[in-house]
Amino acid sequence: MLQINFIRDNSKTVIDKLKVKNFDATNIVEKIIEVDTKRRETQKRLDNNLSESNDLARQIGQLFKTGKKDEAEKIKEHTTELKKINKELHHQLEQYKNEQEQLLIQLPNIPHESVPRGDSEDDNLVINEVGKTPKPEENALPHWEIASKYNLIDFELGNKITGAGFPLYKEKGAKLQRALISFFIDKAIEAGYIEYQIPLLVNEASAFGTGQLPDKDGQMYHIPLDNLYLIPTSEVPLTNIFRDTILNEEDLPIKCTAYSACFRREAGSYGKDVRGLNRLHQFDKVEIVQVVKPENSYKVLDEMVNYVTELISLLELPYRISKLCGGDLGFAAAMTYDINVFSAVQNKWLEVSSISNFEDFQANRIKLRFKNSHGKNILLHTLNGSALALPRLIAAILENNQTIKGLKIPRALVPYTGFDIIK
RNA sequence: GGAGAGAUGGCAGAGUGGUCGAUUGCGGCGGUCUUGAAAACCGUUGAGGUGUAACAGCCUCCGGGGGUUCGAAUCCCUCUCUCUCCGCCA
Repeated sequence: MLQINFIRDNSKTVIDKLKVKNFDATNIVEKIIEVDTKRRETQKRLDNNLSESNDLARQIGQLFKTGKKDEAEKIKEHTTELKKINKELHHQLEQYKNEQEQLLIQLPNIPHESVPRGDSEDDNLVINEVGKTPKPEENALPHWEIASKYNLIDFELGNKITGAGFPLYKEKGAKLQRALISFFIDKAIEAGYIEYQIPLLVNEASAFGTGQLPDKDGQMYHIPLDNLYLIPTSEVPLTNIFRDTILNEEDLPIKCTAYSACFRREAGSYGKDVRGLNRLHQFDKVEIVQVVKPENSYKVLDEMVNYVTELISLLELPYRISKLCGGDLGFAAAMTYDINVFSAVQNKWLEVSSISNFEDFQANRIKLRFKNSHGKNILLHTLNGSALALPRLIAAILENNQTIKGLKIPRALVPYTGFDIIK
């Protein structure tokens, strides 16, 4: 959520910058400023009246104590009148506040000035491409066929038990998953992230805090009986750890990580994209989150990108970093880098990580601040990134590493799998 | 699922109608003392809004919402959440 003070003082900038996200904010901003003006006027009037009421109540108290009942009664008449007016003002004020809130949550975050214009994925800026994209052998198989050939993943059984998008991993496939999770968590801890095990269901306030609600309602699985949501990413519980918090400057930066299953309805997805492991309703992911002082957030964003690409290098996969254009940027993000790995047989780049700086957009929603040296409470910046999402990584590993002898396991993973080839 | 208790400032924990934004303790910050530290002692110590060049000032906030009253943390209604015991269960 953008800050009202900022919008008030920079309305033109807000409108201009949101154009990069292909968002026309003209009307909303205009309305916000109108409502804000009314809100403040009403607030002032109410405050003045309340101040007067307080004074009078105190006087009445004194008069009663000294036995001057008649005088007290006279003042009472006036306060009764004030009370009526104040009730009305209070009502109005609440209305303006709600109206303002409703408008504010519709505004996406302002993109960083370096974010390129663009409409879709195709306009993203490829920053760097590392590693050779392998040419598959003639009889090379796509990952879903490899998975079944080596008995690693059973999509059919997943269908039977739950439905499409809920694969069942087994034997060395299951072990490979577990190995990747442990590997990622160990690396994160090594890099200074604190490990958490988080709830997989969150309440409405948490889903709202990180921006899933109201924007992405319908993309989350919802349990109406208890009004809880299955998390689409551990970002939600991890970030909400810090909801309504004022941190000390010396606590920063905060770095945390969690492995979790993630649940996404993926409403509207269909066709080729959902084949095999490409797009699932349930998948595993290790997430990293940082809470940092505003002046450091872009430096930290770069660090996180480097951290993630190092992991991919250790898995010996070719990857590509791209900077999202305005049109592809998420609602809450100011800047995002996507990391894709190359999947040889599908001959496709698969997104395995998305690393974003939200600046103070999330922090403003969840009221996450720190006390600076002057004793002022300042909104912090939040960042998060996948490190990493498993299924597409596994797709790439399976497709890129098939040899006549079997499937080669990346060297860095062998200590975790206990085997270096799947035959 | 049944029965009961509770929700107060960073934490603990008082407060049952009149300067209570709130006693006190701990923690934090500043100071005295000390070569330094600890202890002791003294002082200070929430958030939001409005407003200001910045202060000041004013208003709101004792889980959320509503009500009674000139006046509510304190009384009433309602919602949510937490805890304890019993039942069931990994």
